[in-house]
Amino acid sequence: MPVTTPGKRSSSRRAGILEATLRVIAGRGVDGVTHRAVALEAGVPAAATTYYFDSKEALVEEALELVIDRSTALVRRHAEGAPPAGPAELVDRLVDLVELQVADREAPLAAQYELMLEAGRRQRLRPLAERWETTYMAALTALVAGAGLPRPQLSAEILADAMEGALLGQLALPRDDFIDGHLRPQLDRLVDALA
Amino acid sequence: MPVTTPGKRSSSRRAGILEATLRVIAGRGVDGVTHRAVALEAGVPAAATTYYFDSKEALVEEALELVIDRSTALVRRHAEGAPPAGPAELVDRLVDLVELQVADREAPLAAQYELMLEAGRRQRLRPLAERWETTYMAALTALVAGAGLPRPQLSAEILADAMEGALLGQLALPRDDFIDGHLRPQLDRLVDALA
DNA sequence: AGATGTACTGTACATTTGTCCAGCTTTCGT
DNA sequence: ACGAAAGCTGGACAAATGTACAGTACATCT
Repeated sequence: MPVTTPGKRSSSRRAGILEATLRVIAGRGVDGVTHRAVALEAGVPAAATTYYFDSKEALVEEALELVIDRSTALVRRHAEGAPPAGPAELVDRLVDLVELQVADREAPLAAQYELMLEAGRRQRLRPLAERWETTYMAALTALVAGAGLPRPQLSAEILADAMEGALLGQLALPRDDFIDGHLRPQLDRLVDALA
Repeated sequence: MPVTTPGKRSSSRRAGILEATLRVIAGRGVDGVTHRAVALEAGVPAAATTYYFDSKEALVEEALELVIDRSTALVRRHAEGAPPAGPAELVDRLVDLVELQVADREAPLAAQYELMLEAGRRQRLRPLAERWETTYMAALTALVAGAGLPRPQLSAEILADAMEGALLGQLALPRDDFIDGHLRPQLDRLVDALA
């Protein structure tokens, strides 16, 4: 047997633990992740988390990879469908996307955000985070480009940047009803002002 | 003596501990704050932190208040000076402001950001965070308004929102040279596209 | 059926953390 | 000079946490 990895097999147990990790992160933040808390949330024995993952850091790292894969896949799917028929529908599509991610029980948007911040903090996870940022923004830019630009001198990159910025700003200081109460109006005003 | 507060007097020791807390937060995040780590950073005996602050939560809470007061005062000062002479100088002024906050040894921008996120997470600190957001955005909007709008149909609020969003987006995934390498170009492109 | 190896888990243990308190030092009134 | 009160600190302690390991259950093969 190679010495590199202990060779833990993939199993549904393992997947369940990873998803429990995301739920814990969403509820109590990244620092709320402990082996015992995750095990309790996943409904597995306490030692199971240390069995399937070499360390707590490895657990968080895999959770980040999982979130990256899922969220980029989701955005890509939205970008590849029928393009939005104009700026107004673009906002609708974006809000739909955000709502989907917020409601996702397995990788809620709050957990994504926490993990992204954590990735920015840890040297080791930086490359992952930057890859995510690149892919995510590319997909988002494609979605924006598909909608057509409200003004020709505007590039899709700029608009996508502005929209992502609005979303991040809302996520940074989370409020109840941040989507319909704050995010959507802000995006509407932005697009209106540019039309 | 009233029973409400233990009545710890203000002292330079106390202030030093608070500032050490901000430095720890900037370097290791809010969850890196421990009594011992803060005491070491401040160069005071281990028990000093528990002496001057009732609990770790109280320490973080006061650090947040300190950051709020300082950063709003700083932005206000910038907004009240000579208004920027047009959109291009507006970007310069904003970048100056960010650079000042990043370089601030007593309340680095990273610490501000961490604290704001923490405030959003803890029910108890929410009001503080919302007050901060309101005051901060008002000052920023005033600064933007003073510069004059690149297009009349644009409101200062929208532009300020967009700029703050760009900043938050860059802070979320910190990189080396994020100011001149990413933030300034993004702001320039935004203003250009609107001109 | 028995042996054997893999998958898994209960538990112990060292470390770190927040908190408390008994006592030391300094200050200040007399 | 002396005593008392306030300011301060070393050290102790319980709780929580990451990790390692010895043992158990279970499957697979002969």
